[in-house]
Amino acid sequence: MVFRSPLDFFSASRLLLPHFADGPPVVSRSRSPEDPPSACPPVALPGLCFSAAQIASVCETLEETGDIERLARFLWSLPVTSDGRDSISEHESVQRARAVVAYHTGSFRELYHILETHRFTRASHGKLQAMWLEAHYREAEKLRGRPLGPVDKYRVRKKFPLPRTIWDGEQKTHCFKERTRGLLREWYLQDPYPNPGKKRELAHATGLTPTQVGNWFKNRRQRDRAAAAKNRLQHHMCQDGGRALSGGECSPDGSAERTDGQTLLSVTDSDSDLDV
DNA sequence: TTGAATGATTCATC
DNA sequence: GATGAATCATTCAA
Repeated sequence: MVFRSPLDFFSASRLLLPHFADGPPVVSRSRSPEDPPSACPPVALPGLCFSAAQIASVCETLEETGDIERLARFLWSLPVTSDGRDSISEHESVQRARAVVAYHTGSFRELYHILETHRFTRASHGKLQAMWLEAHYREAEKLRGRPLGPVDKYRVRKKFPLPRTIWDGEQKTHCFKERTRGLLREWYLQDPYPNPGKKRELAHATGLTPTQVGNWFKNRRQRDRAAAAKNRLQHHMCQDGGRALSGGECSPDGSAERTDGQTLLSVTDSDSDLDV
């Protein structure tokens, strides 16, 4: 039988080697650290040897198929060196596979160690970041004995920031820059319903996408309407029940005041004219 | 821990 | 496809 790749061998090994399917093979694990490093490390079966690239390929394939159990057994079958720094262990696909197995088996300490001590390429970042966060979420949930809410997860993320090995350091901005928001406000005052051409123009001026500009205008209109409605409600309450109120939620003109002194319609003072 | 601000998303309507 | 309404998710200040 000819194995063109370790995967061929691995698939066949399920038929040929019953022990392989039942548990980690001991043949390669039992190698002594004093053994001379082999240029072509044997994998599972003495006499067969595959390159690090081939082994990485198997890891990738098994990871893609989602067969974590087989992936774990395959990793177990790999030879080990005393310091773990060999061409196989150093391969990103192997490290990622080890991380995946650690995650699925709940070995979070091991997962964190792998992620913190190996630099991964950008292509792996998404998956590894998700595992890092999910593992910390699960630990926090277990600790608190209840499911985490969005704010709880935020706290966990703050407490355990992503290691730079799986993160390029780019900050995702939650709020637009002050200059951007100023421009948006200016344009909104002129026209709260910009046409697609204007949206593109504004997107170009602010560095946002047209969708973001559209979202901003939509949110702004919605929130101004809500503020105007609240304003009207308070105005009526002042007129109807205001006589009974001694102190003042209501300003002389009936408009609601925010604690910072701004009126609720701070963006568009004439907003109620637009919306009513 | 909570409330508020804000950007994004979903869904129904036109 | 654009819009409004409702809601979600993230972030921060108190």
